[in-house]
Amino acid sequence: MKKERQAAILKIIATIDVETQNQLIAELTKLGYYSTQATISRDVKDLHLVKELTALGSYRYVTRGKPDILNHAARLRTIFRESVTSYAFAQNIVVIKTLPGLAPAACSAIDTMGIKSIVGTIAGDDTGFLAMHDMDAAERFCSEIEEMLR
Amino acid sequence: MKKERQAAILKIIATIDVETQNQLIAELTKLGYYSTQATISRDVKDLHLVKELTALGSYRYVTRGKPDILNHAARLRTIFRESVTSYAFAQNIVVIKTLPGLAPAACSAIDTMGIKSIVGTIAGDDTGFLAMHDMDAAERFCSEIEEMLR
DNA sequence: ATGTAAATGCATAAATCTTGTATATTTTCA
DNA sequence: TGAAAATATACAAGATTTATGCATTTACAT
Repeated sequence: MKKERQAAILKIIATIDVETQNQLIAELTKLGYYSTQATISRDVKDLHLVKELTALGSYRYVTRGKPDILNHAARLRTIFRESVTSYAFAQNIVVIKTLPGLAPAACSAIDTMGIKSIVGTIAGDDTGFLAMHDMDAAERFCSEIEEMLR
Repeated sequence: MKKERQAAILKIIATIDVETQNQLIAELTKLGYYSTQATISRDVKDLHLVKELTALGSYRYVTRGKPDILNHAARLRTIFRESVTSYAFAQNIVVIKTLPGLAPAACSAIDTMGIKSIVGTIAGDDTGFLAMHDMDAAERFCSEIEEMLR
């Protein structure tokens, strides 16, 4: 049920501008999916939808970036989560371990996230080094990683 | 019977994401193994499988404590899906386009799949070339890609 | 063939996930 | 800023998924 409904939500917001969660409920009802605002709120979270202000001053829910399937950022996040197996930091260096051959992917994903406190990344086969501005930044970024992998 | 079935289970979860024991029963049935949820539950215990939340919000069974290489395949598949944006072939070469910087990841994933008809792969930033044995293989692999991305 | 232990199915208990209701929190906009 | 609208969350109920006790079957050594 959940999977199906969430797929329907993606289709709906790809087709029409949806301003509120209640409107989404209405559209879902037309398709035979009955649910409540609480559920929609959770779906919005699961799907990483964002409510954006249009040029016309109204609002609409969109998948971050493109009106398409999983957007770029979310994809990177997925790739990052799937490739990283562990991480740690020492001084201002964060070290990530990945599945074989995927450190470049993980580092590339990180690069694209545009995180200011990262000075640079370098990837071997299954290990990546992230040079952070300082130890504080390293620690904070490790927390972020923990968050992302959760 | 048990040994064989459990081996099949390992192969299945290494290949595709399995969300529930019932789905596992369905997959086993396709392979000619008939059993019930109770049996699967015991197999899951025997094999020390764990049900984990994936990056995409769904669930899947993975091996834990066992040779991890087995469940890498499913993760690679996910990574492949998320990174590839388009693909095509000409003669015996398959060309895949990916998100920026992720061609190495995609090619690495492909390499690890151990597909016989692939002679080799090379990755730029967002483009990968796969040298296939012949055009037939190229065409067939493109079909497989289509399948994977679906 | 027969006894014994492992394997399995059925029924159901236990655990986990999903959802709705009520309510708190945040956001919008006059 | 404050009221109304919109969204998020705590909690409990409901639904789904998984685990297990018990009876039966199967495999196998004798």
